[in-house]
Amino acid sequence: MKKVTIHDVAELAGVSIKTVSRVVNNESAVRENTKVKVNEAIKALNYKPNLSARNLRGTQTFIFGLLYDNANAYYVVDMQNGLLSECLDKNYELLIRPCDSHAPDIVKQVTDLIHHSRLAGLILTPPLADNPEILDHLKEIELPYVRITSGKAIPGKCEDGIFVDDEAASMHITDHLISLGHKRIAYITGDMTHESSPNRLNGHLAALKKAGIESDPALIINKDYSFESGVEGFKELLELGELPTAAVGGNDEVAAGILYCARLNDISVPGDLAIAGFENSPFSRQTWPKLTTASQPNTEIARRAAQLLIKLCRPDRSPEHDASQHCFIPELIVRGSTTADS
Amino acid sequence: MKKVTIHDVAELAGVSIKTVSRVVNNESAVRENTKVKVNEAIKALNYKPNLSARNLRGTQTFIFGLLYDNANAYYVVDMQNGLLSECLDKNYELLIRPCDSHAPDIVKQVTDLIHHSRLAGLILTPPLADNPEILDHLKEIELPYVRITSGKAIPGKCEDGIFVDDEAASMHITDHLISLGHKRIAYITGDMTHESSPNRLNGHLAALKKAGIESDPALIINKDYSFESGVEGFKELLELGELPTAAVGGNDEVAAGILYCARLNDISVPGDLAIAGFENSPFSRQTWPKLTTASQPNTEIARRAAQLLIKLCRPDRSPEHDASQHCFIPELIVRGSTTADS
DNA sequence: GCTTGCTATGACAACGATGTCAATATAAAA
DNA sequence: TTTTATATTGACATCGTTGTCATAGCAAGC
Repeated sequence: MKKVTIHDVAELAGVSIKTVSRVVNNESAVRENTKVKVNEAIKALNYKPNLSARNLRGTQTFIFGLLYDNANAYYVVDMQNGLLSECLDKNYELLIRPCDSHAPDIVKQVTDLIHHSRLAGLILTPPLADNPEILDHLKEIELPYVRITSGKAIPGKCEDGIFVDDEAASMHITDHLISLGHKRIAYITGDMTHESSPNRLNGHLAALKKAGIESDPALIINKDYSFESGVEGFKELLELGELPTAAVGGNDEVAAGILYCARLNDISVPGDLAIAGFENSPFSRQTWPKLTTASQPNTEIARRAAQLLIKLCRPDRSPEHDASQHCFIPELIVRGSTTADS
Repeated sequence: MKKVTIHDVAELAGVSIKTVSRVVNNESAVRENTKVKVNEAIKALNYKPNLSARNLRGTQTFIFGLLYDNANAYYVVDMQNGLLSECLDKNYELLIRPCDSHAPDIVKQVTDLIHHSRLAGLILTPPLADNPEILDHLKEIELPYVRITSGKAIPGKCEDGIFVDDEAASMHITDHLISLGHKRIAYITGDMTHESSPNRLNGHLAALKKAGIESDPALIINKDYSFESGVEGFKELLELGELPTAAVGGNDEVAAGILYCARLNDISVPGDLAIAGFENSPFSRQTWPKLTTASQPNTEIARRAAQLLIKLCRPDRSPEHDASQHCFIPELIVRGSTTADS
């Protein structure tokens, strides 16, 4: 079980270490013939390049950073898994870095991370993916990065990234409620400083408009994506007098808060009140009734992000991937919180 | 913003790079005087040793691996955070590695990870922390590791690790139910192949015994820590005829399953049935009613684990930490699923 | 004052890869 | 066939650190 180095591969293949290096890095100017020989040797020895040596010597490192907000525990693990599966495959290392997006020195934290860890590229998740200061800094130092964020891929617009079309998905949710006959539909938003919140709200409003339902401003409550804000938000709705027949939460936690508050007030769900969430968090299947929601394939999203970042880092060397933008539309999942028979 | 290397520090301090290296690594045989000079230079330049170079050259690397099962998403992030805070501080790198504990080739996966990533040490979480094959292998290759697992620290027993005393915590939960007057208390276990399950069950049984309540085998249902198993388990209880007045789930997901099934059958909670869980998962605060549970400080637990591992890896060089074993007792958290007034 | 035996320090090689640049093989052109 | 251009390949330095070993400094013992 000795360490296998590039020298061992070179010897077995009968070439120099530099040639092995070329094959490993998918550089041009290697005869097909020798490439095969080298690849056979690599396989035979189960050779994996030493990351430390690569990072030390190369102009580029093989380290990606993943930046995420501490609070987003639910989907972070899924994203980590997606990134890891791609990174392991392509011999990149993944450095995870939780941080507090509200910290006043957040930009400095990011700067230090990049500098000290010699990152090759960065993957940003919301809300950090939408922080203009961070983005400006990354552009300035020309560090490749991929944003995973809420929005639409805009063909021709020269910004790479992975987009989640919250607006479309949110529209589907409200469409669903409308199709069930609901007309007075409340909406409790997430943190409006996160891109996703206005997008989701807009999708809701668009669906109402499409159906010719006038939206009532009193039914739109601005909150912050937390369970507690769902509880509070619905309490405010209760004080309105006339209750809505349906309520949508900006995410599942808000929806769970609404559900909690409804139960507390003996309002039957979905009988007197239909409730929908967003994100398909694990617990959305564990409430009673289970929450109707929209599901995004976080692992797949992250895998794409990694592929894109690899492409950005080594345009010449990496195999071709599809586009430089990719857009996912979360899928409506209908459960018992909106229809009794689910 | 140029890279600061050991050479810069050496120059500023007026010593050789080797002496700087000695100071950085807390080696002996450096005059107090020079140590101060070097440390000042390090501070002045904000020097951080290059991890790649260290890992490449040294006999030891500065890479820790964290092994966890894919399924344990809830507390993994907390543990990651605790480990990271310690690792960043001590200039270690943390490699995360989700895996499937049921994979037939799990031992080979671990072997390959250690070998290819040149790990300095490994942190194991349940259920991998209790896999004898993995542990044997680690002992054989003499790789330092720390287990975070369910059990008691046994003074004098020469095994290092971080222990969570599930038995004691589980006893507290059942004590709590008994103090509320419950006598027929059902218990739906987690996966009995995980250390934590028998420990938690034993705590429950011990509490019953202490209170002089005979335990009814029909009220103990073997399940697997999932929401669905909670639903199924309670369904089985329903078929018994006479219902228990309280039910404990092996973890919060099982408890949520019980709660779900109770609602489905119009059983009021906590009126007709008190329910308790375990682990203080985020969603245990988001059900209705909120779940009584037991909370373990996962971030702190992980931080301890990292400290311990550092100590194991560099016995001569690291500063002294407390003990080589540490035991945490999860704390009872009483909520509405057991007492109406919470 | 001169060994002796330690402590403190530094010179240098080495870890395993990639970048640079020169050398060789091969194909194309004359 | 010879020359020229181009495609392949390899020798060697190098990244920033630590391990090895040699050397310098200094107190104690004769």
